[in-house]
Amino acid sequence: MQITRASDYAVRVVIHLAGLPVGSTVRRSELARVGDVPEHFLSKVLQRLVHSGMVRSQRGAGGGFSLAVPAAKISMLDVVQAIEGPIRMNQCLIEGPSCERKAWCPAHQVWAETQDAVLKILGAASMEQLAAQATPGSTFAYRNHEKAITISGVSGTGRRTPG
Amino acid sequence: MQITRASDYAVRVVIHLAGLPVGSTVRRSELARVGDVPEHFLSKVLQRLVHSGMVRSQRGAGGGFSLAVPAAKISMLDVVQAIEGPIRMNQCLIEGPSCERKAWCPAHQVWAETQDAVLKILGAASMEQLAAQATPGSTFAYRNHEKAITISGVSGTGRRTPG
DNA sequence: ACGAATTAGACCAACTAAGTCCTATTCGGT
DNA sequence: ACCGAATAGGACTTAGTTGGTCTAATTCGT
Repeated sequence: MQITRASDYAVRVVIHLAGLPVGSTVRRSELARVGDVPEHFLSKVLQRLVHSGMVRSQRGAGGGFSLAVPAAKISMLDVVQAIEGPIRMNQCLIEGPSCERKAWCPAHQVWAETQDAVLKILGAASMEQLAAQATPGSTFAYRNHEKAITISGVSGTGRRTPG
Repeated sequence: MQITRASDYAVRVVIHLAGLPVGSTVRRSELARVGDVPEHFLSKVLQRLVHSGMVRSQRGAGGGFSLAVPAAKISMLDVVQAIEGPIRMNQCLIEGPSCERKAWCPAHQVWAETQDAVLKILGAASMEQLAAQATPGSTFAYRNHEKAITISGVSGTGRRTPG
């Protein structure tokens, strides 16, 4: 009953991209740094985002990743589902004749209600909106700067901060 | 991002107990049948419910399980958390200084909002209320009866229906 | 006191999540 | 056109969780 690490990372990264001028390309190492994500692990996360079509990748020297879709068109739900597939609160909520109890089981509708709430909230949070919340008051930009100064020699080989 | 099988089973079983006259004791095999749960697996589920204090167990011949608390006092959230521990939508939502981003990360508050919604919906669904929804119109009672008749010789050794 | 009924809990296999490392591709400079 | 550095892509590894089974301990009725 928890979002995977990959989903969390994906959201961070996409928000960062959404806060940049449209068309900006950012390389993996940079995304890993600002998102506080293990760099190699980020490969897998970005791959899925590319496959989903919301992110575009550019290989070679000077390459990197950029949004393939306007930030306003991407919701947190889109990002999570790009990583994890469709969100199902319980096994009985998959489409089709999955659970013969669903017609009468009183718990079924509570599961459904819970799932709907999650979908609604996540679906309403657009990347554009989130990026706007992040940038104004010395947030992403400031943090990046701070990091670039304070962590110069440490190089993040150790265990990352969870969350 | 899905409730575990054990939680689903636990909810089914507690609803069943909640629909019976107070103090009724039901043995594991019976609970497994009406809940459509693998019987041996149900042991572990019931154990946790007993440890949490909401269910009481009685060993030996004529023993079984009964509610230790009024059904109205037990919510679906209580049951789920008895099985899985506290619900955390994301790692950054655990109490204390878990994630240094939480102060400024725009996604954090969306995760929090989502989790609150889940807690609220699950917390509002009481076992008494759910049991009442189940019993009136030939639901649990009917199903049980139906099963007792139609499945007499089959004995549920095969794979159970998911959900 | 004995034995059947029943729960308690250790045990195991399979799957998934998380992370690491190596390989293939691409671009820019020469 | 070619070389080498930079970059994404994806196979591989490890650790932990989930779902399930089996045996041991306990209790009650006779």
